[in-house]
Amino acid sequence: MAAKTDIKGTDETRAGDVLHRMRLDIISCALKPGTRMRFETLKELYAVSFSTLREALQRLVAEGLVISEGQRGFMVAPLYLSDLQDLTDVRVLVDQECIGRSILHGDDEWEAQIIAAFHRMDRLKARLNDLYFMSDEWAVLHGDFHRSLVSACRSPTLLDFRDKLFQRAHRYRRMSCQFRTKWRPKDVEHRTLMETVIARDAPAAKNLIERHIRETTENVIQNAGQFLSTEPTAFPGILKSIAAE
Amino acid sequence: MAAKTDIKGTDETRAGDVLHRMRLDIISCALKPGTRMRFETLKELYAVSFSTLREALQRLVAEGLVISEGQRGFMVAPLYLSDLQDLTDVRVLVDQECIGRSILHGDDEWEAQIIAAFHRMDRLKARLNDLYFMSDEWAVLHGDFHRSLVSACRSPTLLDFRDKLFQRAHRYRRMSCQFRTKWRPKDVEHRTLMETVIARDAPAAKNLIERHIRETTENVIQNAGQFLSTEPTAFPGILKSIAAE
DNA sequence: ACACCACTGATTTTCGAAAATGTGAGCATC
DNA sequence: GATGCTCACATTTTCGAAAATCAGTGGTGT
Repeated sequence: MAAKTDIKGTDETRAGDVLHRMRLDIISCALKPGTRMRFETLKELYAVSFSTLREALQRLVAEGLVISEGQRGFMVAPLYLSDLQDLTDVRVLVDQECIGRSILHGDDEWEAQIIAAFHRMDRLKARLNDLYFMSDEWAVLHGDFHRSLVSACRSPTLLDFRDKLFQRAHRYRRMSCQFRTKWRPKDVEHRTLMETVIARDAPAAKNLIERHIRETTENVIQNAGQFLSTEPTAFPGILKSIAAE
Repeated sequence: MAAKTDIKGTDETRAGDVLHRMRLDIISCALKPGTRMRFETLKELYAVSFSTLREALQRLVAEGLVISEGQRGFMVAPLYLSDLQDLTDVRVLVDQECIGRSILHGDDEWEAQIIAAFHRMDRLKARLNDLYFMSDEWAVLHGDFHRSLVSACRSPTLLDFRDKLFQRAHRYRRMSCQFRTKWRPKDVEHRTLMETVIARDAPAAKNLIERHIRETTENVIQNAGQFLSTEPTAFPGILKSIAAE
């Protein structure tokens, strides 16, 4: 039945709830990349027991948001330049494929969902103007819009993978906001993307999504590239250096 | 750091060990697809406690080998025809990409690993002749060979995803062995694949791997297609029908 | 001075009992 | 006869204490 990972994580169990909250904290960088996650701390932060925490953490490891080592516990996955580049390439591959298939299979309802998602995103942006991209609410609607584009691709496996990649990438975008100097206007890109997809022009849409993804990554690197770790990540080594700051 | 899922699962903790054993049991179909996994049963089967089991199960869910629903527990992921087809398409996409990149980046050591892996697989096949494909040992060496082909692709994210797909696909291959009527000789295909990859002929290699994957799937469908479920899988519904058999 | 070992405190991992939840049977009602 | 309700049982989920493991410290021998 393919990957039933349920990216929402809200499976009405307590661990699912903690997973959900923890994930938001990680992708919003409220839990800083590279920080050690001690159980005592987390326990009072989320008000649940060891086992429940452990369960949520395990699932986050599978999503690539947390890493764990042997008997040494967990830490928020650090942000690496090399990881961002890897992520970018894979996202281009996967999103292109998903968009191609969606254009092939999508029906009227699919188009309607895209237009609706764009409208919601566009209106919110107008309301929040200028610092809209810092808002968590906008992050959700932006994510929804991009997902609507690929939602008709008819591959649960690919879609599930795509969602995880998108989430991981979001942490880098979020981090770069803080150091932002300039930000290119993405609303035009989004509109063009929508129009091209609905016009069923697959090659053009694939080009657009590639440019969209790669340019965003370049922006991130320009804004925050110097703050990204450069990979010398032995697990115990980093713990001290991070705890120190 | 990317996806650090550690497909071996042996992170020297007890849960890691259980994960490892359980995964083998699922892949080898010792735990039958679609069966409900009750804690009492698993507890004495693997001789660990609730929490430890739970932890291993969560990780298996992330790998797509187990599915879980709300407060209803876990079950071995069923095998669906539609899932197999989805899996096949995605594997073609991902393996082609990985092979292309490996051919681009691979060095002498990479070639050596491929040749060594092929040799190990080939010799074992000769020793086991005729029913080699039922052997668990061969499954390992066959997996190692395919992985060696793509191992130089320089994308942890893609490789990790590929490994999970390969594993999920293995369950279908394993199941079809039991109902096997005929089996095409794959050793020639493997040799050609190896030679083409080492000759750095990317387009040809991509064609070969696609044919290899798709033909294997067709074989599986011919042998065992009628035994695959056809997707009407509400969670509580299937429980009774399976428990009954 | 340097390497090695044992010990201590901090932290993670595991356990099994207790709480929460789902499932199905039996009964009342329409 | 079918539908909805309540209760008892089976099963999962959560909890916090106990065991296992790791990291750092001090002492000993060379």
